[in-house]
Amino acid sequence: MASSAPELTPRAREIVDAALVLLEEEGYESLSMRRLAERLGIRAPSLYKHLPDKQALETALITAGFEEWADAFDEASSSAQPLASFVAVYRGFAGRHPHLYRLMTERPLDRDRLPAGLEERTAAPLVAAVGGDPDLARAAWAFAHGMTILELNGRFPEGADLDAAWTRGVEALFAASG
Amino acid sequence: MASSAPELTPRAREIVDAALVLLEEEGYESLSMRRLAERLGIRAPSLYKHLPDKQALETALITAGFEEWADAFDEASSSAQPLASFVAVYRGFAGRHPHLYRLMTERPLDRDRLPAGLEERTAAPLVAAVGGDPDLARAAWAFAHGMTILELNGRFPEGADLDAAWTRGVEALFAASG
DNA sequence: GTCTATATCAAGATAGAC
DNA sequence: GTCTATCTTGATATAGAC
Repeated sequence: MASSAPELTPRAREIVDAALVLLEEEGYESLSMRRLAERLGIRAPSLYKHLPDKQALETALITAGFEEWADAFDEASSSAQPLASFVAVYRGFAGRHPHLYRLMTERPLDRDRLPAGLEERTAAPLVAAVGGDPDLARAAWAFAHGMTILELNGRFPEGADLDAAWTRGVEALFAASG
Repeated sequence: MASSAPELTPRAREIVDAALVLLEEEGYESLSMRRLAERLGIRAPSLYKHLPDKQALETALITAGFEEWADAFDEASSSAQPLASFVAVYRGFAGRHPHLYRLMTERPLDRDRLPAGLEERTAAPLVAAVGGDPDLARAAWAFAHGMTILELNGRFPEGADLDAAWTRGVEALFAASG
């Protein structure tokens, strides 16, 4: 059972907000306690008065990302074409927050540190969008994540028509869910 | 145009072989010049007499992985069910070499350091397996990579039936390629 | 082909003063 | 809430002797 994340003090929230900006502007490699403190105009050791360690900082960032996901996916699921909408929202999030997207997906999810039920709330709209089949939902998630991360990693060739690839995948998965 | 990789001396080959064992046994975080030297019973600076830097080491590992891929995918493409065979080979490779798989896919591909034509040779069998449509081939690759890396990252829930998810995805993509 | 010694850098984190 | 000073660790890489 997932326990809920510890509450953040107002100052801790400011720190996490600054961390998100730092992450998105300079990437994960630049997300160090030193660099973060620098952005805030303080010294690194001061951060530890507000957050216990770096892991807590990352957990807070990941949690914020999941909360945005959950809300956006929920909205997509009430569209006339929920699978296509889900995919559009998914792709859009990664485009706006590429480094947060990586942080959220490139490592094991530490479920005990996420608010209880958040992961399930995030996953539910996609399951609904493919007609309730959890196996097909996992296949669809894999497709969406694969397209997203391969693009972020610069793995598709120069002239590849990624819009077309996204469309072909959605068509195939939609047909399978019909 | 991709230039061919520099030839490796016999001693450099031994070092790369040891690096592959180290990578697979202990993961990328443990793949340091120090740890590698330790495995070989020498000191880290000695490695630099055989390989110019760490990047050359990683390039050699990635190249070896691509060569194994190219051969295995080529074999799969002569199966009666080329898409299913491709996917089985793909999944099997990642299962046997999870850390090499990560190294090969989680960062931009430095095409100038790979042997000329190797990437294309690797990609061709999948394009053929989906009937020649490069967009569908990219969707299929994204699906396969997504399933693979989400599993390696421990992102699917405990009881998830991954065989079923793989099958559902292959069915959908196969139907789209028919 | 390998060694020792070293340069350089940067990371996370703690102690204790103010 | 922030500071200075410091500990500890570990990374890539080079110089030059043997």
